[in-house]
Amino acid sequence: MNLLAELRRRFAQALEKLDNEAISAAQWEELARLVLPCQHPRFGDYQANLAMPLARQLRRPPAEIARQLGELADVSPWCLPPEVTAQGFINLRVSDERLAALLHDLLPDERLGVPLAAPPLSYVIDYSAPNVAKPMHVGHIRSTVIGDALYRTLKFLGHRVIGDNHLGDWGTQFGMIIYGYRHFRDPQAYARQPVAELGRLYRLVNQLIEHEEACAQLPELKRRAAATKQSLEQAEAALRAVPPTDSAGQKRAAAVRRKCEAALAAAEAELAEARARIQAVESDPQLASLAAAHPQIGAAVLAETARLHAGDPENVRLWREFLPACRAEIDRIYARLGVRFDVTLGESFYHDRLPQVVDELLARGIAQHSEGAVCAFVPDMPAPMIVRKRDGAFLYATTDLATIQYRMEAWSPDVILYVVDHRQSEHFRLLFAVARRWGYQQVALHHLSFGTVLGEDGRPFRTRSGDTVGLESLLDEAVARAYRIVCENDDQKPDGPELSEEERRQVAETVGIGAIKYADLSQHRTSDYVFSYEKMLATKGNTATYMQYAYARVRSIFRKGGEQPEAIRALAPPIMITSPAERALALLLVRFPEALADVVEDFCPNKLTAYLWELANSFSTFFEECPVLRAPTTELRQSRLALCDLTARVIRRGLDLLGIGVCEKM
RNA sequence: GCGCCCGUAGCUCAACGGAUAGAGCAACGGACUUCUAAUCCGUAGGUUGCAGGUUCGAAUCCUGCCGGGCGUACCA
Repeated sequence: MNLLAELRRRFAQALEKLDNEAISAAQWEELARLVLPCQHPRFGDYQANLAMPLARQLRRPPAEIARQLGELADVSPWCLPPEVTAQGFINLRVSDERLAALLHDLLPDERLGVPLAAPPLSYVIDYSAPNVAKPMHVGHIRSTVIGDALYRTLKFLGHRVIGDNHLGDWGTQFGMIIYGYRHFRDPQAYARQPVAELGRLYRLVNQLIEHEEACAQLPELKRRAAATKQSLEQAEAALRAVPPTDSAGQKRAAAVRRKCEAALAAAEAELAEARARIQAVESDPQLASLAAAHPQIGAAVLAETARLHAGDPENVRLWREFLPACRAEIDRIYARLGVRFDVTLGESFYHDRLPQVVDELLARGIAQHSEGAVCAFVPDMPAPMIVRKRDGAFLYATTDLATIQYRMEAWSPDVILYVVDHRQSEHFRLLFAVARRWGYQQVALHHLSFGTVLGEDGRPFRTRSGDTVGLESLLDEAVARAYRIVCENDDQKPDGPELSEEERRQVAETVGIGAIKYADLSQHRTSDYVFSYEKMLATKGNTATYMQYAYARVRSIFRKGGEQPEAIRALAPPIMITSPAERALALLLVRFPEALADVVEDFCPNKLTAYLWELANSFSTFFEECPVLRAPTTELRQSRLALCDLTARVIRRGLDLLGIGVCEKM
C-alpha cells in the first residue's frame, strides 16, 4: 500500500465532503497533491498544505479551513488525529500501533507493499544503443544503466515493458571495418580473435581518417586561430580605450574581451588537437606510409558504406560475417553488467522501410524537397528535419521515424522512452513533432536526457592521452579497487578473515560494478557528474557499497543468531516500536512504494537511491542502538529480527531494481 | 546570432511552490572486551549567481542581467 497516495485520497474525499461549490471536482485531486511527506520530523510524518491556497478562494482564514478539513479527512486507521497550526498546516503522524500493524502485514508480502499499477501501461524503452563495430566506452554507461533501472522498476510496478536496444549496426563504422578488412587485415589474427582484429581495424581506419581530416583542416584552423588572436588584441585595445570613468563601457568591453579569450582558447585547442592527430600518424613510419598509400580514405569508406546500403553482395556478406562477432562482444559486457533487452532491433532492421517513410511524408505534405534534400519543416524550429540527403542517402532521423512506425505497428505502446544524452534534445523535439504530424498522437514520447560523465578536471571523461575510456577497462578498474578494499576489510575482522579467495573475487565484482552503476544512478539524471573511483567506492555516504554493507550486516545477524528469515516471516511476530531508531526505520520500510512511485513520476532513479540511502542509514542507527540477538526479551528479539528481515529485503529489492547485486558476507 | 540546459556549504551533490534549504566528502570532537568501526553520535559551515516580479508562501514559476555547458540544414 502506498500510504501517501491513500492519505491523498482521503483528503480528496474531505474536499468533496466540504460540499463547497467554490471548489470544483477537478480541483480535488490537484489540491490533494499538497499532502506531502514532512521535510522535518518535528512536524510529523506527513503534512497537508491545502488550507492556505484555499483561504483566498473560500474567503476564510486558513487555520479555520485546516481545522475543518482535519475533521472531515478520515485518516484513520493510520494516523493520529491531525494537528492544525495557526498558519494552516495540517500535520499528520502515523500511529505507532498502525505502523506496527503495517509492518506485520508486510512481512509475508513478496512485493513489500508495492501495489501493481492499475491500469498497467505498455512502455517501450530505447536505451544503450551502442555502435557495434566500435568498442563500448564510458559514454554508453548512462543510457545503459538508467534505461535498465527504469526497465526493471516499471516492470516491477506491473507495467508491460519492452526493452529495445536500438543498435548502431548499419552506419559508417561498418564501411570503416569493411575498408580495413580489405586493405589492412592480419588473416591469422582475424582467424584467432576476430573481434579484437576488427577492433584494431576500426581504430586504424579511424585514425587514418582523422589524420586525413586534420591535414585538410589545418590551414583553416591556423587561419582561424590567427584571426581570433587578432580580434582578442583588438578587444584589448578597445578596453584600454574606454575611459576609467565609464564603468558601463568598461564592463561591456571586458565582456567582449572575455568572449574573444574563450574563442581563442577554443581555436587553439582545436588546432592543437589536429596537430596531435597528424603527429600521431606521422611520427610512426608504418602509419605514415599507410596514410600516404591511402589518400582519400574518408571518401573510400563512405563509398564502402554506400555499397553496403545499396545491397552490394560482397559488402553485405562481410557485414553478415562481422555482425555476430560484434554482437557477441557487446553481449559479453551486457552479461557482466546484468543488463538484458527484450528485443535488439538495430538500425539495419529498419533499412527496408526508409524509402516508404520518405515517400509517405512527401505524399502527405509533411516533408518537401528543399535544396536537393527532403526536409520536414516544423513551426518554431530553426532547422528542418532532413529525412533524405541530397545524395539520396537516409539519415538517422529517417530511421528514428521508421522505428516509431514499427513500434506502433508491433506493440502499440502507450509510452516510448528514449534514454539518450542531452545533446540530442533538439533532434528529439523535431522527431516528436514530425511523428505527431504523421499521425502518432496518442503515444506519449519522452526524451529522457542525461548529462555528461566528466573527469576530475571537469572536462568530459577521457584518458590522459585524450582517448575515450573503454567501458570494460572502467569495470576492471572498479573491480580491482573493490578487491583491495574487500581484502583490507576482511583481514581486519576481529575474528579473522571469513572470506575465501573465490568469495573475495565475487564480492569485489558485485561491489565494483555496483559502485559504477550506483554512482551514475544516484545523480540527478539531467546533471553532469564527475566520475571518481574514490567517491563511488567510499564506504560511507550515498554509495552502493554502503547499502551492500548494510545488507551484509543484516545477513550476518541471522547467521550469528542461527535464525532463518523464512522462519521469522512464518512466525510473523508482533512488531514492537520501542525507540526512535526503530520507529524511523519502520516508517521508511513502509514508504518503499512511495519511493518507486517517485521514480516513475519523472523517470529519475535517483529518487530510489536517495530512499535507499535513508533506509540504510536509518538501519545503521538502529543497528548501533538496538541490540537484536541480545534484545532484553524474546518478543523484542523477534520483532527486531522481523525489522531486519524487512530491511534486507527492501534493500535487496531496491538495489535489484537498480540492477545492482548484494553479497551475503563482505 | 539563435535555441536548450545549468549556477545551492570549501568540494561533490539533494530538495515534491510549503514551516528554521538537507546529505556526503574535507575539518573538528566523541564511541570498538558488546549482532561486521566498510559503522555510529555530535560540532562547525548558506544573502540558493545578481536585480526585479508573481504568490498567503519562491532555490523552485516569470522577466532582465552576469557566468558556464551543449546544440545549431544533409554525422550518429
